[in-house]
Amino acid sequence: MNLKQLADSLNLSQTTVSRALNGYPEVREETRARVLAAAKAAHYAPNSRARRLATGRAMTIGHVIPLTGQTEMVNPIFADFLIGAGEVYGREGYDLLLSMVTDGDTEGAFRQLAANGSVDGIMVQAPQAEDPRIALLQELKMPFLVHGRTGDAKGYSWLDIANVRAFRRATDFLLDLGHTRIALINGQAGFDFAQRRLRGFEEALAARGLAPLPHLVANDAMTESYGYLSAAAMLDGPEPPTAFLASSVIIAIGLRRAAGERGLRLGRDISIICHDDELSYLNNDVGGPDFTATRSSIRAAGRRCAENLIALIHDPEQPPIQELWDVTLTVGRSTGPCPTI
Amino acid sequence: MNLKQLADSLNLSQTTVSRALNGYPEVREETRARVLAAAKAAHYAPNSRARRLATGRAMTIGHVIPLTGQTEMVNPIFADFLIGAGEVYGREGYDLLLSMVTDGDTEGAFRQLAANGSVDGIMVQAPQAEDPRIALLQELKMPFLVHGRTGDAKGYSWLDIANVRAFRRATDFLLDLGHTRIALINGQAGFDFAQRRLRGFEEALAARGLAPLPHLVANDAMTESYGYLSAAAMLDGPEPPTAFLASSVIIAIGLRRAAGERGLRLGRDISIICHDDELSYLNNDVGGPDFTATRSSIRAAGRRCAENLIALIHDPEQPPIQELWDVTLTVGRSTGPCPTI
DNA sequence: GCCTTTGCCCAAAGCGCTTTGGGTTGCCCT
DNA sequence: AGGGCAACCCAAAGCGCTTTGGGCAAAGGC
Repeated sequence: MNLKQLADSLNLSQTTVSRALNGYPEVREETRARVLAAAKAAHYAPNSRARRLATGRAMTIGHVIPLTGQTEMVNPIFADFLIGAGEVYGREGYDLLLSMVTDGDTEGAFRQLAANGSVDGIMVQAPQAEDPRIALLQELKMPFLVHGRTGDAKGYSWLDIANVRAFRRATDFLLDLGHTRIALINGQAGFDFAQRRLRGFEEALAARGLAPLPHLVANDAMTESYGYLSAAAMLDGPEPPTAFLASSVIIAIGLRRAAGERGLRLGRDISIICHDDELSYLNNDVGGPDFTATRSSIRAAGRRCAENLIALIHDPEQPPIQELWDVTLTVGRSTGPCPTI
Repeated sequence: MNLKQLADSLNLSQTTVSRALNGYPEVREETRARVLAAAKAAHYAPNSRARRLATGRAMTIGHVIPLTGQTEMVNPIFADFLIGAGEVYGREGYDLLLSMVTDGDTEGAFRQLAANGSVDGIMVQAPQAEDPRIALLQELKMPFLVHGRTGDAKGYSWLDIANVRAFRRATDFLLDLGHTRIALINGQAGFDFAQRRLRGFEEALAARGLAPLPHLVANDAMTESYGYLSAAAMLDGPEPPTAFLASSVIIAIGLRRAAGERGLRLGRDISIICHDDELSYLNNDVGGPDFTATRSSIRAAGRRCAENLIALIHDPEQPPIQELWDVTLTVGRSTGPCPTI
């Protein structure tokens, strides 16, 4: 069933039927009702390919996930963000086009999306400290929104959490408990968020005349085994930390495993504080929070990013939309005063 | 730059340029080379909306994720599967359309996708024991592939792991170690995979004249806190289990937390065996496997499912493609003989 | 009573591609 | 010389929708 057939069956023109379905005022309410009823009865839905060609809008937003080697962003964070964004897209009538890039040529993928007009906008996740994607998208005149930010963060739209503040606060919390040998188990060094978190960590230490201990700072993709291995190495090495700062709950789980194997009790023998993205399947808040954590829902961020990107698509001339979210610090059972030796 | 402009600039017809770009034989190789060079120089890419309208193919495959309340499938498993499938789609020139359904009306979403022709095929994940989606897709004459299976598993294409066999084997392994009070921390009862795993568990027990203990069987969405809470309740209750069988690594992590809090050492005081989907960020194989586990890569499954679905789209008349994957059992450090009391 | 406005509807022209159904050469064959 | 056949290329007809630019009544203004 297409528009022509529907129009014929109603003895109306395609124009009128199209207008009736799309809510234009030039059609009598009685006619509109008749059209809507017939469309429903016939299970008619306009062909999206034809509609998109005619309107020139793709009604689609692209997410590009790089899958290259070590940098692979295939972490749970991307999934929950996607869910949040997808909710909004669905509500607003947009499709979500997910594109995996295996050959490392993310820029090529962007060019392709722009050239063949298959998306109206692009969501950018996990920017590097210097990220070429932003300049490219500006050059392509493609609306985009960055989750995170990079460089001076001027001239484009983004949404980010206050990473520096969050990690300064978390570090302060540990310092207040008397810890001085604090380890930072961070994400990969190239990412902007990892650099900001390191800065927060450094600032808090500096304020008390301390500095990060090089052997207690680690950077890598945020997996459980990375958390486990770094903690194991640090705990078994000289000058072991009395507290850990972890960039994700996944890492913290690895830390907990290493601690457990060594008979160390969280919150007593060793302290852990982590950043919690409030992932759906890693709820940290059953019967009171387990890990002490700075928290910010990645899913909520996905929702908001989607809303902002759609606003940007509707009016590309508007000034950049920038949002900085503060995080909350929830005290759980994984932190306690520094044990006196 | 569109086809007409490109053709004009080359003093060729749109027909010839289109054929040159799409590899048809009616055009001289010299002409083809000239066209390709010009297209490249002009950064020309055919408009995908127009192409799709003209060819009648969407070159898109739909994944529909239900987000309704408890049944929400937002787990890490869906993400890794998506990655695997997306790799193949990209390679084969297909787009991945991801659709989140928040109002519970998955069937409506399917009807919509079919009616407006925005996808050529649909991937179905995590089927319920009786899943209406399959009959619906058959009725809609929409090519689809099920990851998992349901009912008698006849007449449609699917790819599944041998759940019954896997859990029978895992249970046997624990029985061989002398365990008899074994707990099963399963997924939600409605899912087909959960029912098959229960069956495998029951069969292994029955072969030794045993039966599942009702207070040692749990069903719920596979989160870490669910694992933690069920283990806590069972360990603190009467007749605590000496071994656990968990339907995912995430659950097993929750079990480990509960065990750790109670001072129980894995593989000595308590045994855990789980099913491991080989999630990228929960590598269970660093320095030898940690959890004893039945394993099967969900990402590889995603890849294979995508290949099979594309084959199905290319030839919808072919007989159903059905694949049953066996799993491997890897022995780790989380299992040991039943402690003699 | 005539002209303009308003309300409602239609025919037809795109959107940018693919594909059908020819045309036009030039070459070989009889 | 003329017919047949490749080899190349083109004009034009869709694909199914939206949207422009009217047209035709009935209603309102002088």
